[in-house]
Amino acid sequence: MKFQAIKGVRDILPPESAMWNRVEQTAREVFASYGYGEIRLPIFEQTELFARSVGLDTDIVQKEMYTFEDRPATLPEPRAYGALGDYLVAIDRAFETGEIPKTERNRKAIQTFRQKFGQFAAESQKLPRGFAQGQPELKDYFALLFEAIYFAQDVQLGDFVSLRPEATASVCRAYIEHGMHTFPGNVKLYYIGPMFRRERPQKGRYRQFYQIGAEVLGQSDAPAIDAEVIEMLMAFFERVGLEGGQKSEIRSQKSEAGSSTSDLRPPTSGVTLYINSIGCKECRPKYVEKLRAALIEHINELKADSQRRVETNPLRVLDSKLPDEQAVIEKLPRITDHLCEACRAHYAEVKKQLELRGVVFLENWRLVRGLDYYMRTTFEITAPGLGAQNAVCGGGRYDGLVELLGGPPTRGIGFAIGTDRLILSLQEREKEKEGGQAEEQGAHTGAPRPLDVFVAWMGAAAQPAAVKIARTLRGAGFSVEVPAEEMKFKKSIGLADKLGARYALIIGENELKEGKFALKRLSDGHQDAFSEADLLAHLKSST
RNA sequence: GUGAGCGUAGCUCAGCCGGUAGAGCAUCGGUCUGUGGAACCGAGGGUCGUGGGUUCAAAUCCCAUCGCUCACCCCA
Repeated sequence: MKFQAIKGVRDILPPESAMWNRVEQTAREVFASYGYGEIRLPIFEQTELFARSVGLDTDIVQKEMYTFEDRPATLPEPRAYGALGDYLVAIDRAFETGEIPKTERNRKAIQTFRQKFGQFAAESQKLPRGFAQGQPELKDYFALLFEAIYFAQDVQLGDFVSLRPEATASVCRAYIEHGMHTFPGNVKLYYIGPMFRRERPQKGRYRQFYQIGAEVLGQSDAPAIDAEVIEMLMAFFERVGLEGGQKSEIRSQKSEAGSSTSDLRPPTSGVTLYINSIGCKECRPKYVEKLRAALIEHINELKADSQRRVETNPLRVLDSKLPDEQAVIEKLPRITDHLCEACRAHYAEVKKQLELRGVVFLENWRLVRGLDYYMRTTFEITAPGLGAQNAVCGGGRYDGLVELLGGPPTRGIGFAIGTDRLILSLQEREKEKEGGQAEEQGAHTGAPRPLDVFVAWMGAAAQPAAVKIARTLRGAGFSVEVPAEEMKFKKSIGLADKLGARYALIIGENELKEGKFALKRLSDGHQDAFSEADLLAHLKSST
């Protein structure tokens, strides 16, 4: 096996891809019913865009993005040492024409490159014919060559671009670029597509993964917007077959656990919605300091990872799953008790609006978002059957992000659904339901595509008739398979069955003679003869 | 980046304390030249992930390496 897919990426084959289409189609329909339009975004952007929105010092930007230099196509490879002279000429010219950035750094690098290369060229003239190992001149000769190469590589040939790790930044960029703040009302957009992260893959976490997301951008931060976004999200999960937990189920858990969320058990089936408010620029920093102080008090009860996070990102300690730390975490101050008046009111109204909409939710004070741009409302949805990565959707409010990216003051809220995980959860659920026997066949036979009619023709004379009727049937909207080569009749019917066709249309000498088609229903073997017109009518009525 | 587990046919796997590679499913052909799912018979398909070592002999033992998987870190 010579070629294989790159680590962390995968193919999605026919029986499964149908499920993907169904899920994505459901999203389109549900989102459209809430007034969202689709935005199709580029798959890569300037690295700077993600760096700014997500934060320069985050892991995401530091090591988890696919980033590369977008150098002009006309430049030769700098690695061809033999052609270093040609390369110098090419770079010189590209710098002059502005094809590569006219930065001070580049000017210097090129200048030094030229100088070192000149020395190298002069030195190489002095070399005796025929190299000999160990000649002292060779050392200097190579040293100059390597210096030249070093400075050649120091030239920044183009902008840095990155495969998108998420789409919110792109949406905001597009919002600004197209002046969408002048659009009437709130701008409601959804997107569907792949994202990229350069991490070790694990269950439900791939290097190319898929998201379905939506964003609302505009002047208003009304709690009803947050609530409607979440309502839509839950409507989507319900339509797709992973309805939220039952109200009674959640209530009983709530009373068991009191106001604490650490003991919460997700409902036995379907998805669970968790919400929280993480405050704003005013109240969150104050809370973080309180939290840090509390953590320092208990520093000895924490493990190494959490101890480190006390410094780097105290909020993350709340995410810890280590059993030993749970008792400490329980006693920590909770952000919902430390919100400023505006945030408290906002959060209360969001909850009220959710109840108004019949959305079942659990409050989780430990639900924090890793990125600075989030504020106030945050939410997350988990699903069963996923392993360690059990969140299928995350989202929150990010007022200020658009402004940070150079746009007008703008409020925003959005979410992203992890399609890979959603599908995984749906598959788990299916397995449970069917006991895992039904799909075995599909997995082996490859792609059972929905096939209405298999045209079993025999004899060269029947082939044209087969082609013709297939075209007619396809035109009428049926899916039709016609063997490209003549087959033994028995094989033909057998293949029709294996492909999962609903009907076999039989065309042989007899049928040609009578000008009719024999239509055989594969499910029970029932067979009838039809003229072309009757055939169409019959097929249409029986679908 | 860190840790653990696993690499044998297209898929799922067996192969004991070393003796020269197997099953089921799938595929293809036949029994069966105008009627499928079944049955029976047969065929193709494997440098046992790769490289090295030990040995008369390695899928099996040892080392290295690559790959996959799960988890940690991180989480968009």
